[in-house]
Amino acid sequence: MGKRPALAKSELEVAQIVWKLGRATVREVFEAMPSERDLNVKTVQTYLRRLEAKGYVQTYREGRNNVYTPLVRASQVVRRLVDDFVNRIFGGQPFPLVQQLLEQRGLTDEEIDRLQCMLNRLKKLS
Amino acid sequence: MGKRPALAKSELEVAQIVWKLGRATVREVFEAMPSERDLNVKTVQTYLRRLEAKGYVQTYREGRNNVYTPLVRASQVVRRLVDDFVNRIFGGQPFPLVQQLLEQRGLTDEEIDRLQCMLNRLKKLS
DNA sequence: ATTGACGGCGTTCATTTGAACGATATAATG
DNA sequence: CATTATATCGTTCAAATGAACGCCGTCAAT
Repeated sequence: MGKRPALAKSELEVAQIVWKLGRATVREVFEAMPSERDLNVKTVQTYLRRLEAKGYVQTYREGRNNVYTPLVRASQVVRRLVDDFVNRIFGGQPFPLVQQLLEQRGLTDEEIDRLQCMLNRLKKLS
Repeated sequence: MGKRPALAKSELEVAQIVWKLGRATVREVFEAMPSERDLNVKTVQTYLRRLEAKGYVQTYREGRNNVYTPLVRASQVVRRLVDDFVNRIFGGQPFPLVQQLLEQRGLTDEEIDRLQCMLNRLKKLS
């Protein structure tokens, strides 16, 4: 395991829809794509095939259709992506990224509260 | 402005060194690269040329050498990258990413304190 | 002046990615 | 059954990316 080739951007986009739907045909994925992202259904098909080739999804026949289902959990892939991002952009240090996210992007008051709880808990642990 | 083509991974790697050194020749960049990343100096040169073509660095002659200097601030590029990442992976929501970073990666106690300060300040602002 | 080292420029080349077509198979409809 | 629609598979194709060569010029040491 682990040795799956990385996902290209468009592939990830499509994979995210498969994760969301749980199981889907090409057409279903196609229809679930954001409308501003205006791809041909054949293109979506191509990306699904590539996802399968890379081992991220599985396909089985249902009548004349292919149905795709995830082979890897989203959280797992996302974790890898975050890891890689932090390593590449922030030299492996999560702190500066967190800092930037807090400053730059808006968090609701509720989210701020939840983060404070998390931080308190983290501090107690150490 | 603004419409610079995106940086490829290897290009970013090289750009980071230019930012760190402030100004550097091909060889200097080459020598400043992490040793485990074992690239040919000619390759580094290629990436620097591409960085120039994309408008991220500038070059001027110094004797027989080219000296490269940044044309864009690192913080600016990093901001864009973070933005794009949050959009693509987390649907534009910074919170889940922050959450993941707090859980998964180690923060020192001091960093936790600083984050708590930031959060307090943010809450007061709203 | 000759040689050799290094530097730059133009090029090359394979792979990956983004995007889609056309032919064939198959299912649904009249 | 004939027609039409749709799905799949194999292919294609251009641009981007990762990685490096080779030629040619110049500067420094012999």
